[in-house]
Amino acid sequence: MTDRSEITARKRRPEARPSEILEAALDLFTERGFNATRLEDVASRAGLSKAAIYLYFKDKTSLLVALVQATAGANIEIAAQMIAQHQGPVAPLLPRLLAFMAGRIEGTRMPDLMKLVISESRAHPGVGRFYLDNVIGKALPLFQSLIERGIAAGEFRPVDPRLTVKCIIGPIFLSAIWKAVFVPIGAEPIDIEELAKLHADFILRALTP
Amino acid sequence: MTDRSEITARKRRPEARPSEILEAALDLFTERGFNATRLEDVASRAGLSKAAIYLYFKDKTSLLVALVQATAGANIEIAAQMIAQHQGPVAPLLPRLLAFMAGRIEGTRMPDLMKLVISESRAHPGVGRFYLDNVIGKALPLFQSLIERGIAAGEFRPVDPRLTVKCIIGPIFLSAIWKAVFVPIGAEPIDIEELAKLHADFILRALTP
DNA sequence: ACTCTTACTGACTGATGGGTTAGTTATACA
DNA sequence: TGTATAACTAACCCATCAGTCAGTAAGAGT
Repeated sequence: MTDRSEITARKRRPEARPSEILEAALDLFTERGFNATRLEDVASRAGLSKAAIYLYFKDKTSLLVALVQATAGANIEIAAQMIAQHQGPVAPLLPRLLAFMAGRIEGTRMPDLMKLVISESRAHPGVGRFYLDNVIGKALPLFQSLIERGIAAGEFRPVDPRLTVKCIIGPIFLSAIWKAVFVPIGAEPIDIEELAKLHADFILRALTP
Repeated sequence: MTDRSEITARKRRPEARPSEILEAALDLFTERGFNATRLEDVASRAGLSKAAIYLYFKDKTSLLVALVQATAGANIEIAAQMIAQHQGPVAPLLPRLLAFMAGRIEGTRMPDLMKLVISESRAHPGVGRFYLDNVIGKALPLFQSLIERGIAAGEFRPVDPRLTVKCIIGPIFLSAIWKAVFVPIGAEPIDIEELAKLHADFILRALTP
């Protein structure tokens, strides 16, 4: 199954290595968990030797940190754009944001990454801190400002924006963990797009004055 | 800090051991994570030797399984009682159920346990399966039947009960993970009781015809 | 062709910790 | 008081890997 020597009888291409290593690492960390994954296996899946990994990453932990940085960064940017660029009433934006997040959960490896963060943030505080500062710490205020805008404009009734945000992302978050943790051991998958639609409807009904 | 010899210069009390071991294990698994916790440390915190643990548990994994069984079992029972015994309109029960769950998250070690399940279910499938079958698999249908009762009685508008359930527990679930994962690394705690109240209000507004 | 740099590897080590075993002590009962 | 048994421990074993290091070869420059 290992392609080593088959395709390109070991060439030197230092530019491509880091991303290849990260990809292999995410696959294996997801399949087997961080601790149970041998760096040797990451190496062979990425098509090089274990020692070579240490040319690109300081140690196993920094591999995990790099993984979180690479995967999580992009998603937030897009959501930030959507919110920043939006004009007019905020109500129609909520369903679109939830649909966007649902799409990310179905279509990217974000759920696996979230599971990794939850699992490893105790043993590797850098991982948790990065996620807290750069993903959660960005996403929550973004949503919060949106709610506040809506309240200020009279579109929404006055509610605690902080708590409301948690009500909004809770079900999406649940779906992500569900997908990464319980579906692989036999749970019935959630139709996340549909859930996002229903939930957006709930939220709008709950927020109208 | 280890009390060993101080209090009861090693007595033999086989009935008390299993629960003491489990308590020590939950403390340490929570503090350091499952993998980083040495059985030696669990033993000394429980006031006995590592070898003694093997008199009561087959191996490290079965310690984890027993932990999940012992901690998770009780909570579901109470919720089941609440739902089964309730008469009349279901709407007033929802806020009470959410408040109950919020209380459990604030007042028990359920969040730590959930984190453990999420983290270890890949490496130890028995853990995930037990939780899926005995906690999730019991709680979801319970809530679902409640929603269905409400719809049948005309209290609620017709919605997909399956998805609605996920909308209801999503924020509570988020709070639990937040408490177990992000608060320890510096995140601001969520006022879960307050969140439960707000969310119950949201749900009832969203469900009324 | 002949270097020199650097990407890369095979083979090693050192520590760690799960699990075991041979033996020791508490205590119930005679 | 003696003794059988169950509770318990100290000391050990050994598989496992993260991380290292001395050496090999790709390929750019000359």
